[in-house]
Amino acid sequence: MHTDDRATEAPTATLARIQEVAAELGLTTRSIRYYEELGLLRPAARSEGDYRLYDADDIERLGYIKGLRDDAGFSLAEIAQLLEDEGARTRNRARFRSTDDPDERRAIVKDALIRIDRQVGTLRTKIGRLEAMVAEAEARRAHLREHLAEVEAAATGDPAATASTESSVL
Amino acid sequence: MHTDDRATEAPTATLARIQEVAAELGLTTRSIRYYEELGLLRPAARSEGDYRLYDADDIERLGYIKGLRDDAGFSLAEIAQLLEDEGARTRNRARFRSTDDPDERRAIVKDALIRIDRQVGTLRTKIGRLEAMVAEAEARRAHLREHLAEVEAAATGDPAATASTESSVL
DNA sequence: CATTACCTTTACGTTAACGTTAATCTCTGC
DNA sequence: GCAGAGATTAACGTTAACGTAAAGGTAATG
Repeated sequence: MHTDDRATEAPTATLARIQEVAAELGLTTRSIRYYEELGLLRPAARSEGDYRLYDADDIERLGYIKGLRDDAGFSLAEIAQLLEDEGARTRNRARFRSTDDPDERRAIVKDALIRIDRQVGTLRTKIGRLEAMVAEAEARRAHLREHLAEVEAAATGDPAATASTESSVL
Repeated sequence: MHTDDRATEAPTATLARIQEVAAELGLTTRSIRYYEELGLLRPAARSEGDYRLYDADDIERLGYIKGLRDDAGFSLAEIAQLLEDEGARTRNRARFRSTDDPDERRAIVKDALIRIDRQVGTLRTKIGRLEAMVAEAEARRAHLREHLAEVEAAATGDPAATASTESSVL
């Protein structure tokens, strides 16, 4: 048995301390520790003096969390749920392989399907709402460009009339 | 002159009180009052005894706010910004029409374009992140359905087929 | 070896987005 | 005309997601 699951005994697996990770991802050390407190991630290791040490997987996971939070607008509770579902899937796979009972296997798979469908539904609703907003915005944008063309024609009708025509906002 | 901007002197413009609106939209009265406190909307009118009275437009706007909050995951501050931009556009149109100066008109339109582009960028980033998640989920879903077919064949077909699914891919 | 920068845990402070309660007023039905 | 349901403002309570400060331990450097 070995105590380390991740680094396969590599010489120096490029472990970073919390401040470095925070700076790289645009997070604060407080946030990272808070995420750990919520169970969203555990650092790959601790140094002799109990410093948190993060590996590349940790950093990627933290970036994923930040993306979900900032870009997708999920709450940390929702993110925890998503990550937990990920873990549940892994465990379900183990359960699946550990049984021979067809009914039980069927139940496991169907349960997984239901969860995924529910999750996809939530995401699609969110996407639909956002796309509607984009469509509205782009319609207005097209309208504005039309107007801009008119206005610029008026402004540049006489080349010497108006000041600067630095219009490349297309 | 008339004191009401919205209902064009209709007999009874179907105005609803706060509890009815809240129930219809799945909000609480507290939330609705809070949104008003933040300046997200003002009820169309007040009754004699100062009850808030909402018309169809108000309800639609509230539903829009709820959608942005729940489905799109925007904060109320962001929603306020979006709605304010909407108002700013309306006012800009007025400003646009109220001037003849081509430079001023051009400035107004270009400013509007920049705002819209920025907004669309934010939305698209969000959408991209969500779509990546959907794609992942659907890939897993497809994989699971495949498995389900196998398992169902084992469960409902002949019991002897059970052994054949044991070495499946997962 | 002492300074300095970074880390640790603990704990209290802060803001957003409401929930809840209190005291008071308004409308509706009998 | 009054009981009870529902509305009002005002104020305090709560949870999430951190910020910030205190009281220390640790690692690199002159």
